[in-house]
Amino acid sequence: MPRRAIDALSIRATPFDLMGNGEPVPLLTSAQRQQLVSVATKLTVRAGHVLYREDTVATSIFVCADGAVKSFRELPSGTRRVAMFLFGGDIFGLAENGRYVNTAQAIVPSTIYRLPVDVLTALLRQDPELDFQFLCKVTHELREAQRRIIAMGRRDATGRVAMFLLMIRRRHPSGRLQGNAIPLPMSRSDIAGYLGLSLEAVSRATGSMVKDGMLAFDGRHSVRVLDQERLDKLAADL
Amino acid sequence: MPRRAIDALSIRATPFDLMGNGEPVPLLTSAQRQQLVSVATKLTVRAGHVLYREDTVATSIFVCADGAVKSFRELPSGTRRVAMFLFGGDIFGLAENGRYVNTAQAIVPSTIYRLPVDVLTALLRQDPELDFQFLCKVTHELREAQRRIIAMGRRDATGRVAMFLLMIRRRHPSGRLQGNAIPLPMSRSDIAGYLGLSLEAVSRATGSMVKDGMLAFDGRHSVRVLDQERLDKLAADL
DNA sequence: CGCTACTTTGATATTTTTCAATCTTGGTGG
DNA sequence: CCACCAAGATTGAAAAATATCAAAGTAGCG
Repeated sequence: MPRRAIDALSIRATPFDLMGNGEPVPLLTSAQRQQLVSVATKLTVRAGHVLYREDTVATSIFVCADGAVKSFRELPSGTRRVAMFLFGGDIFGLAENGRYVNTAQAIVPSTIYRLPVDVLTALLRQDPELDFQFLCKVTHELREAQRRIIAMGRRDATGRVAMFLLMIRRRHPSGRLQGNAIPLPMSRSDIAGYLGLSLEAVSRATGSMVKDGMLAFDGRHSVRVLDQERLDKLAADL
Repeated sequence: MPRRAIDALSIRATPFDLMGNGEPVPLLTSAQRQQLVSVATKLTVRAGHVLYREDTVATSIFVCADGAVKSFRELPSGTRRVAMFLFGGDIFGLAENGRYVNTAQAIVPSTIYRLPVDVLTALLRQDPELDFQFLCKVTHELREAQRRIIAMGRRDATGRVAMFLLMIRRRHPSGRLQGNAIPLPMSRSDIAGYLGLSLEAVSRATGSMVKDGMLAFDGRHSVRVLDQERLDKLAADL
């Protein structure tokens, strides 16, 4: 069977009722994808490219086809909090009151589809099936966010990092992962901003997990899981 | 004009594009409400009633019409993490892989509508407008969850409590609030579970805010805001 | 009016943050 | 091709904050 291009416009999520393995699956039919592509602009951006800034008027909704994007907010104190990391099949740029809530920036070279928000909403209002797919996707994101909230409740850095790793891996199709390696395109500082920890705490946490034989790094942007069972237990609770 | 009954089935959220004040508004038309009511079961439950348990098969989706519900998860360590508090106009019970993710329990006497999930999804798939309203609501919840994630990143207890108070107030129609009092139907322990703090830390945080003249309690389940400006600043960042 | 559950308060211990310095890595230019 | 530079990452020591354990105080409810 032909492998789909990795930069195609697709949306992935775990449906409400799927009896599968719980892994996110592509939601759109090929007809729906074509419909979206026909009204979308395909962007090829380099690392560091800012797609939109917080509090600016929201004119587009974005779909990440390939690469990685961070959605973050600059706090008055100057610290950065990362709201989400986005990968292939993820939607971002959902506005509130007509403005973006966060800033979105590519962290590696990425392929992004930009959809005018008014065109998309018109499409959604007249195509219940497409609308339902979007509902599935947003619901999926909401559940992920709640999972993360639960995880953020814990105080221990290693536990938070463990759950972060599993969360990143869950967002990637298992078929595309190399063995048990988890890609970490973002910086330690981004991870810290995502987990609500200092970057030193993140470093110490990963360091101790490596020393314990749970993880091994292949450079700074890829981790191999050596002891899956222990990592799962650590992420589950403490 | 006739005031709508407080136990009517309604869904409230901030739309994508509204140029309003940012406060959530009822989304459904009266025809849509009637349609939902016709397939819903109205439940009148007492405090402590469990609506569903985590990991059980999800057959219904719920809408809170009046009262207050907590959605939580029991962790292996025995601690409870609160995923959400739900009030009038809120949806809950969105399943993943056909099962509930959390446990839902009423914290005060409440009026809840129960909708069979298969009937609702069928309705959504054939009615794009209704579907779009649900998309708005879930998107609203996602943004709230992200806001909370940002807030959970901070380490100081008073800041977390401040943002919790504002978050609770935001969920209530401003018209129904008595002056600047915020209702807190949940226990301190629930708040702690929501914020990822020990209940002692919550108690100390509220205590210090009272001593500073920022808040005043009318009993344990209602706070008045005495210094709005300072509370906002505390909640915004530190 | 008294019980029970919840809440507040107190003292110690654990953890992370912070501030600072050192070390790596990836990229650049000689 | 190698050395250097700069940004990011790691490691170290001290300080701040919350967690934890324990006890006393309140409030609501029968």
